[in-house]
Amino acid sequence: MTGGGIVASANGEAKPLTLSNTDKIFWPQQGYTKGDLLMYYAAMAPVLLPHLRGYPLVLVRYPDGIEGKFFYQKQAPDHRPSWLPTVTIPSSGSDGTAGEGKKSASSGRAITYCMVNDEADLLWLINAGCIEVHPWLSMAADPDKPTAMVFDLDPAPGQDFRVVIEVALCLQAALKTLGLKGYVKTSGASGLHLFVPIAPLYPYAVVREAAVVLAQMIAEVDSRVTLERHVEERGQRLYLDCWQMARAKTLASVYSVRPVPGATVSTPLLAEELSGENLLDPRQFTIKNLPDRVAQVGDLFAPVLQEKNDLRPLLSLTGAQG
DNA sequence: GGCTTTA
DNA sequence: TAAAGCCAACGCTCA
DNA sequence: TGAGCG
Repeated sequence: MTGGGIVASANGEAKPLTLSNTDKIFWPQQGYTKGDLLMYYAAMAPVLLPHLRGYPLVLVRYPDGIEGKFFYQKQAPDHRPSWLPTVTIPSSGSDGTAGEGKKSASSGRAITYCMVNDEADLLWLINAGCIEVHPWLSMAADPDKPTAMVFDLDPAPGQDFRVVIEVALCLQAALKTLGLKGYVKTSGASGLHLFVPIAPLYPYAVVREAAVVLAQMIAEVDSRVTLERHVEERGQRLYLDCWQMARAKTLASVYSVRPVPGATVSTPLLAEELSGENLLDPRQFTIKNLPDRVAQVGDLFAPVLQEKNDLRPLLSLTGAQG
């Protein structure tokens, strides 16, 4: 793939897009280029775009590849094309935590976030060196109400991936007793993400606190699991992180590429991949094989777009107000 | 990656 | 003219 | 009050 102008079109609107430096090496060990990254995202656009539409995005940009300097970008750059969709959101509101009477005023300036509706939007971000795409957990239209309850299963360095899988299964079983269904994907790095899709009915703090109660129950019965936020205190335990559920916090999106050797991808898993005999290797899913996998198994995260779990049984269990 | 600011 | 800078920052927990 | 966390 070489550079040059292309014109994508959506709804009859022309979106001129010029790709640059497509031969630049982004993954030195594998020799993968920015062009490979662009081709991956272009191939995945049909399944990826529905998961991104309507969400404010935080970009993690590596313009010189995974071994170069990187930076997070929230504010959409001024030189973006005029056709790129954006949303402007005040950077601080309440996160729904009870403590009224305190600050919670709009302390920060508003931030204009990038969004993506179509392939041209997505590829413009990727061409800018954005390897990871981090959507908010709430939509631009309702930025204080998350659309999923999310658990981030983060193993200690060197911890057996089998433990991560067992904790995910345990969580799923606990959710099932509450009538809830969770969907699991690899983080693309060493852990797993478990998504419980919900309607945007509750503020972040309510969903988070419900998740924490559930997570504490897991940690109580499994000594390999901790909710400890301080790294040293965790020891060799798996960190069950519920803290991404807060306004303006993000997680690598489903099908997002990760800036690690091998160009791994956050990949939804089949039930049998979680429970099967042979141990899953989360590094097996990469920009080179994901399009084929999706052609075979489809978008295993598609239900996340449709299902709205009813949190009320969990909320009543935790004593929260619904 | 691309723009602006500084040396 | 070239190099260097800039591009996040929420809100909580524990000490 | 501030350092650490993701």
